[in-house]
Amino acid sequence: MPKSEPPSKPYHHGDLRAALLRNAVEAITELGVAETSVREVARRTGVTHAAAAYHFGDRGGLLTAVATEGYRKLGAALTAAQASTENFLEVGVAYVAFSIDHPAHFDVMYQPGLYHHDDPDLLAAKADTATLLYGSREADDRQVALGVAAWSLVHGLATLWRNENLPAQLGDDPLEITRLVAHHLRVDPRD
Amino acid sequence: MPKSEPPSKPYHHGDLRAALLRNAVEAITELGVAETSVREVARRTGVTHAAAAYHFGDRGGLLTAVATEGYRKLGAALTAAQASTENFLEVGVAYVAFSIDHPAHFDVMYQPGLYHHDDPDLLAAKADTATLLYGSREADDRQVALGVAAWSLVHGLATLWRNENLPAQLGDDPLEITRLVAHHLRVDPRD
DNA sequence: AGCCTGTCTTTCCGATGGAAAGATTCCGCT
DNA sequence: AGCGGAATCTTTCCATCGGAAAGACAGGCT
Repeated sequence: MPKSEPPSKPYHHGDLRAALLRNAVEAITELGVAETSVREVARRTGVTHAAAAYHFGDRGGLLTAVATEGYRKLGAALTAAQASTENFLEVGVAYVAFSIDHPAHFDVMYQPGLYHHDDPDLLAAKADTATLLYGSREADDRQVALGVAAWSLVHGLATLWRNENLPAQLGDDPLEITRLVAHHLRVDPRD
Repeated sequence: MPKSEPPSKPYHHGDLRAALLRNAVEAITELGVAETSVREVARRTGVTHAAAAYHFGDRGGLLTAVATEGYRKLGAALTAAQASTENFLEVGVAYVAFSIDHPAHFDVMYQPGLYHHDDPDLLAAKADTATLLYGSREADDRQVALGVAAWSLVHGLATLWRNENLPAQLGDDPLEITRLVAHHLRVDPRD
């Protein structure tokens, strides 16, 4: 018997879908989203652009897959951070770290105009991550507001950093800047 | 004598550059940046796409103009807000208001991959706005960190709102949400 | 063996961004 | 006046892109 490959090797290529996705992320990292074409991704994978269309439908479908993978990776990173420390702040640092470690995913995720924002898988992954970020639906408004404040802060910081909109005065280590800036977050509003 | 038109009507069209810019913003507002082509903008203006190329060089040049105008409008809005209230928080609200009143500008501004991020005019407008946001270069680190915290918070909030990444629990008025969330910003760190 | 579904290629189309060259209008200079 | 050149816009052309449609091909099922 042929020892069954890990997830069972499908048809011709092996796992074209995964390969295309990987090369898409690679291309976006190198060229940026705007400059990354379906054909370029297909070229890197050694296939025709129609092969990509078969697996993802259209360009939006390909980017939807990237965004979905991004939300999953983000969720995993945040979960890991929460598990490794009891410091609330370090989860925010992990968020910024994600934006730097996975710039392609991050860019695509926050440009819904590029993908199918109503894709079921995408929505599920997004919802999971959202729950991680500002607690479950049971939390009271104040708790949610704090979560949103924290998420907004690190998200804004991450995007502004990527766009070089931050003053050089605070140094060049985004993670340190995050710790510095997050200090201004008040965790216990008493009004 | 023909009463001199406002800023003096130049050559053929009148003021093609301004008209193209206006229609570009309009198109982006309606279709999104990704779906807005140079040709579409030219079409709306009643001109060939090459005419747009003459004034802006390429697509990136057109979007550079949009981003530059965006930074100028943002600067004006923030200045006006600072003048009309002594409440620091309301300036942040004005920032979010800008992102809602001028979605096209806002979108383009924070996607440097789409335009010429080293354009002199762009850089100048961006620097002016930056000065408005976290004070002049003379401020001490703590002051700057607070400015960055505040800007990050409202910027993150604005983008997350636009992408529908905020929990519905806090209502549907982004300005009110801003006030609610900004409460969690500590203005006087004493450590 | 023979069909059938899943996978990928070939081919074609309209639209796009950009380059190049031509036409037209205006403006300064004499 | 009018002439020449610069500014403005159009025409034309090309490579590339996203997408649709139909064909080729492989592996599994009966």
